[in-house]
This record gives sequence, structure tokens and C-alpha cells, in this order.
Amino acid sequence: MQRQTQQHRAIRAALDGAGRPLSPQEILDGARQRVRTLNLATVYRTLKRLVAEGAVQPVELPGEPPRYELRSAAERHHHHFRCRRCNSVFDLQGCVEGLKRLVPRGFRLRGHDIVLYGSCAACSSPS
Amino acid sequence: MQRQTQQHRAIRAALDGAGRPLSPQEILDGARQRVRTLNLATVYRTLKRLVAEGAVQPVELPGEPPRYELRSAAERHHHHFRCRRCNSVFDLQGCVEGLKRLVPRGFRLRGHDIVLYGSCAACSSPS
DNA sequence: CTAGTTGCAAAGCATTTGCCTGTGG
DNA sequence: CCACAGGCAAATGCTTTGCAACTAG
Repeated sequence: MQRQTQQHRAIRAALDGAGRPLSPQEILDGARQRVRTLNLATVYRTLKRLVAEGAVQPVELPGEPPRYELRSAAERHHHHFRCRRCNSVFDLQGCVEGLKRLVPRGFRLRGHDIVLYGSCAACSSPS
Repeated sequence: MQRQTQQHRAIRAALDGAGRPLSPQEILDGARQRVRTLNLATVYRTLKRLVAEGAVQPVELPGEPPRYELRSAAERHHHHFRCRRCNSVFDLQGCVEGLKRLVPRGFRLRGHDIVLYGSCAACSSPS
């Protein structure tokens, strides 16, 4: 059964407030503003439970540790953009067509991941 | 400068003989048949050099540890297909258009990864 | 109350690095 | 020769786990 602890709430709040996939460390940083004593281990344990119960969705990019986002923000089919400067990951809407063309004869296509790389708005603007 | 050590040769041979992307541990296992004393650290160091000089290409799929393949097998821009049944990874030729449409205003697009999932020819055919 | 949660520290793993020995050219 | 490469072990960095203390219900 799921207890309503302040840590638990702080972690959900951090994910909710971000609006983009966060790493466990980023979640810790965000959630600590509400619960000073929050521990990284607790973040991992809580994430595990949230993922198991479907409230949170892991976002895995090639060659990188997993990030996490609220399921509500990931309800629809979407992909991700990673900024090579600040390393943040952003949700993208929409998708592309023509993926079937890439599949060799005899293969059955069931799903796909698309990750775009570049620099985000903040990092692109000459501040 | 690149020395022609037996370890170096054994690692290249292992990659060459496999014909598919290998994990560092798989490379160690394969190359040890030629050089018994070969060390995992050496595999990592050698891979790093081979990647740096462009002889080897890392293959990173979401949520999985990196694998490595000889560049000759990955010459052109390409993407990957991972079979969810046998877990094999296949090279795909070609690419898709319309990726720019996904990018939010102000973002700069520099590159992308596409991974398709499904079942390969062997796993799709009712054997 | 009391079972589920948390904090802390230690344990795990995969990968990297320091350092001294070995060897290719 | 001798600088680069390799072996070994210790050091990382990220994630998980053991355990005693704590707290939500």
C-alpha cells in the first residue's frame, strides 16, 4: 500500500513542476526545496514504486542514465530532444512518417524511438 | 601513435569475427582466446582509442550498455533495428525526413538517433 | 500500535585511472 | 633504448541494499 509521505509528495511535485524528464539527481535537487533531509536513495526507491504503479515513465536515451517524467506528460506518443550544451531533455510533440520504409523485408515493425540532438532555445540564444 | 600489440590485434579480430555489435565483456571473452592475459581495462582503453581514431563505432541503444562494431560495417549514416525476441541489433539504411518539424521554435537541430523495434525476419517467420 | 518509509552508510557493478612493469619499433 | 601499452588493483560514479529509527494511517 502507498503511504502519503512528504518525501513522496515532494518528488511528485518536482516532476510535476519541471515539465520535462528529470534525472534522479535533478529530482533530488528540486524536491529538497520542500524536504531538506531528502536522500538520493529515497528518490530511487520512490521512482521505482512510481514507475511500477504507472504514475511515472522512465525516459531512456542512448548512452545516458535514465530520466523520469510524469505519465500525464507522456500520455501521448512523443519523442525527445537533448540539448548538447546543458544536457537537458525536452518533450517533443508529433512524429514522423516513412519509418516503415527503413525496415528490411520480412521484418515486423512494432515501435520506435526518436531522439533529436542540438541546442535548446536557452542555449541557442546569445546571452 | 598506434602500436601493433597482440592485445590490440586480438580485440580487432574479435570485433571483426563477430559481425555484430559486441559489449566490452563479449569482446574480452572473444579476444582472450588469442591473448589469455588480456584484461578488461585494456579492452576499454583500446576501444576508446579505436573509437577516437574512427576505426570502431559505438552503438548506443536506449537503456542498454554500449556495444561496439567496426566502422567498416557502419560506414554511412544509419540507424538500428532491435528485435524484441532475439535482442539482436541490425543496421538499417536510409533515413527519414521531416525531423525539423518536431523541433520547437528557437531550438537548433544538429543530429538524431532513430531506433526501430519489432521482430526480425528470422523471428517473424513461423519456423 | 506497527508495517511501510526514510536516512545513512556500505555494498554492488560497470567503467576509469594510477602506477609500475613489459614490449614494440 | 624508452615511450607507449598492458596488468593489476584501487578509485570512480551511479544505483541498490541492510538496518535501525521514524511516521503515516
